[in-house]
Amino acid sequence: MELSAKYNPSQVEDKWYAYWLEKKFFHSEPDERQPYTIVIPPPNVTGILHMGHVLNNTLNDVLIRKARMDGKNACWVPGTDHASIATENKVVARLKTMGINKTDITRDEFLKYAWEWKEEHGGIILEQLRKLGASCDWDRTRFTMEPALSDAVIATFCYFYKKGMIYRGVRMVNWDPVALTAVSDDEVIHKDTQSHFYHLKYYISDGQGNATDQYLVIATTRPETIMADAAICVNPDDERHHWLRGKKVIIPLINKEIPVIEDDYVEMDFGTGCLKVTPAHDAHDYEIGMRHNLPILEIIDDHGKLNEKAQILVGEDRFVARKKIAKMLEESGNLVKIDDYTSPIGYSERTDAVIEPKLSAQWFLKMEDLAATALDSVESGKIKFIPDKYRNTYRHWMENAHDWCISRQLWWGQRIPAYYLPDGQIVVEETAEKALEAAQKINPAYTAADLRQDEDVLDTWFSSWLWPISVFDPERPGHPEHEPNKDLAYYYPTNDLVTGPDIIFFWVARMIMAGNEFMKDIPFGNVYFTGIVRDKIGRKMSKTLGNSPNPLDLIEKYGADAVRIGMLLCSSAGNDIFYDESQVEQGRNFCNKIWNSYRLVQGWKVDESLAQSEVNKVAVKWFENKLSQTVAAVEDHYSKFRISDALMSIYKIFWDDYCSWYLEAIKPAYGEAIDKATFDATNKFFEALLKMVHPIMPFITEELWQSMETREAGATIMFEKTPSAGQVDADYITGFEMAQEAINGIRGIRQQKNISPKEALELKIKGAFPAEFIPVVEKLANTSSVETVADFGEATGVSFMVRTVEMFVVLGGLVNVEEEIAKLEAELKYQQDFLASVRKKLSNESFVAHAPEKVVAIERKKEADSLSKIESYESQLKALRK
RNA sequence: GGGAGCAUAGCUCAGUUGGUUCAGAGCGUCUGCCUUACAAGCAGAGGGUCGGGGGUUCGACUCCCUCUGCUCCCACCA
Repeated sequence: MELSAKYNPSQVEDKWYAYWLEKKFFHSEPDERQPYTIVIPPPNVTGILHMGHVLNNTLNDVLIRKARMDGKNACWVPGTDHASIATENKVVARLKTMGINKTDITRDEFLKYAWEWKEEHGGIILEQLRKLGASCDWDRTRFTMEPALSDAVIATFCYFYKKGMIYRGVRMVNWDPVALTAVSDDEVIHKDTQSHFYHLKYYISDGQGNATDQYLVIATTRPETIMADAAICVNPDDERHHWLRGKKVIIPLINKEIPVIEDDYVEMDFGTGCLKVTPAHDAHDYEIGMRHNLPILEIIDDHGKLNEKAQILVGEDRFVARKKIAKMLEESGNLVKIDDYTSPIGYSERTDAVIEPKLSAQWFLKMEDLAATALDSVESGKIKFIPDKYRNTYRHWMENAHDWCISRQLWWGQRIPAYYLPDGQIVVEETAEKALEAAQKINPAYTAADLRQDEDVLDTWFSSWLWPISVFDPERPGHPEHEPNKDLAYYYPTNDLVTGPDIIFFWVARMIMAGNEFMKDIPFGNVYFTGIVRDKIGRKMSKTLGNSPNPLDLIEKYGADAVRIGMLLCSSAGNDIFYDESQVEQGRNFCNKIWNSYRLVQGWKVDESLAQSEVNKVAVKWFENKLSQTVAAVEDHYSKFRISDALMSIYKIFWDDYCSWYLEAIKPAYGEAIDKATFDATNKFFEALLKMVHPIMPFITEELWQSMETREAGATIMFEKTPSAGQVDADYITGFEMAQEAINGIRGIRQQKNISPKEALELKIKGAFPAEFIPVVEKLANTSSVETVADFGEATGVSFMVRTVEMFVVLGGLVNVEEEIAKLEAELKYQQDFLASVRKKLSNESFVAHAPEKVVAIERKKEADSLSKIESYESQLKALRK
């Protein structure tokens, strides 16, 4: 078969992926083998593939393919996440383009549109993952909102409710005025934001509600909330403000009288030491309000606009109102000054809207016990984090975990199974029928019509945290009495989780909680945290910056294997990835190198009658050893999740050792044949290399493995065993290295003296050069003769050292004696200095007394080697100066 | 404000309990080659006083202190 000079991935990838699918190679069923399980971090159902996914899923695929070749029953469960806020936003946006407002349609109608959207757009990302080569068990694809998994979520809610761990309460929550829902603390991002510090005069009341001449000054960043002030608060120890005790003050513009109170919360040296207390619109003020029984007046509505209770500026957006009220206060003489001020402001992770602290009734899950157990899972080492540093982050969060606000004011998601009865009681049951039964136990007269289900849905993470359990057996969460089914019993706990550190609390921690609660066991053994993919100048990839390439375009252009390499090359665990297309090019080049190395060997003619040459014998034996050595190194790297190091080891043995050294050493002269023994060994090596590369580059390796010889029907490299490391003869490798150094030395001289590689050179060796490797030198350095001598005699040439062996290339008139002398003198000087430093060390009694014998012996060896080199340089100099 | 981490070649990073001629790798750069597997290639070369300072030690890229510069996480000073 004639092969093109370049590897063409597009012809190869779809073919083999279809083959793998058709043969169900990715599918796993429980059997007697050891399981190796990964659950995919479910991407948003409406998401499209970005570089972060590429990184994550490449790593996952490398691990799963490696495990498969190690003989484990590898199962990678794919799926998607319903992502309630993100998806609902998209559906709302789409409805808008259709001229429909969410508020104008019913919940059921909305959900119909949402499911339509999901059917159209959902799962696109899973299709895209196939292009990357992801070997997911597609038969097991799950969706967090599919009926069985939704049931699991509902059951979980009921379980915790009945355990007394879920409660409903009015709390100050983080309100997203764009998404119109509460979000959890973790979904709020604090960003330093430029704003202003408004200093306002509040006049003291005369007791009849009239302002006196006296006033105090408060400092606030939110003047638009003054109408909701319930008090002015000062620190009880602040003597400056003692005169205010028992006084009342008048809120500007609306002339409302409020008391002055005292609370330790107020910092004396911040602002003016007087704090306006607005219990409805600030979390701390709410706490103060609770302590002092202050009335709560809400003047901002769900959309972030002032309502009629504000009395003024009704209907204005909070930020517009801020500017307008500042002007009004200025006109009324209440504005003292405005300072520039930068302070951390909370933004919604999803919509980037400024979070409005808002009182509302929400559902909460108690975290204390769950967090304590989950902390122990990691502290005890049962779960390992890679890199380890994230344990600190994890511990800190777990020790300070707040109760989890699990309700969301959305429609897309699992609806909270709480039913309100006319008498105000609440029943929580998995179904409406059961709820009715429960209600009738309270009052037999109740009918279904009397039950009003809670309008809210559950936080998406409240379903994601069950993922490692629910993908296998959705009946288990919330039902401890339900025996795990066969899948769950076999695949749980999963082995490794690959994810980003940004969701360590959202997801990782909570999966650990759910695992401990429902399985009494951890959900995974190792968590590998990837970095964030950034562009080459360190910016996060984002749509708005337009610096994120479309992975599918890259795959199209360079091939999936190249894209995978490109991601892995720069990805040590936990470090951010600085992506640059040149890395993908490097991956493509590597594919091409592999391809061409195959093309070379495949074109050779084999002559069975030919005896194996010495060079070939040496090369084969050396590469056997080198391969074993590398296999061991690669295994070690994998065991430590050092994937990019594993890749680099493989890359180097393929490119440098196999292509540049081994193949060059055994390559027959043009038109000549190769002996059978070497040819067979070469194919064996190549196959072993393909297997090593396969987890990283699945497509090209399958293509070449299939091309090497006629395989049985249904064969695949996917299930071939990972090469195992044999004994390594380190001395043999060292001997070959000396040959390499000799060859490099001669090539260097050729380069310097501008001598063509075609011109054979005469080489003399003085010292203990291992004779076995001389044929390699002869072939690769192109020597006409190699002679081991006692001294170099009268010949002129250039010498160099290979360790302690002197090499001498005869060059005749090409030598510039002055130059050589200068070079040798420099080397001699260096060596003398080196010897001096070694001797200084050795004459240090303290060193000889304290350092381990081994270290001292090494120093003595250095001394001896150095002496021998000096001697050699001196004799060469002497010869040259003659 | 609290906590964590990082700083090694032009770039991205290794350097595993302090000790081999240990200062490395890949990429990039420079030089010479279109040598019949591959110019997406081959062969060679240069490049860092391991962020600054101090300390411990026979010995420090490695351990301690400090300074500087960056990054991330957490956080209710209005």
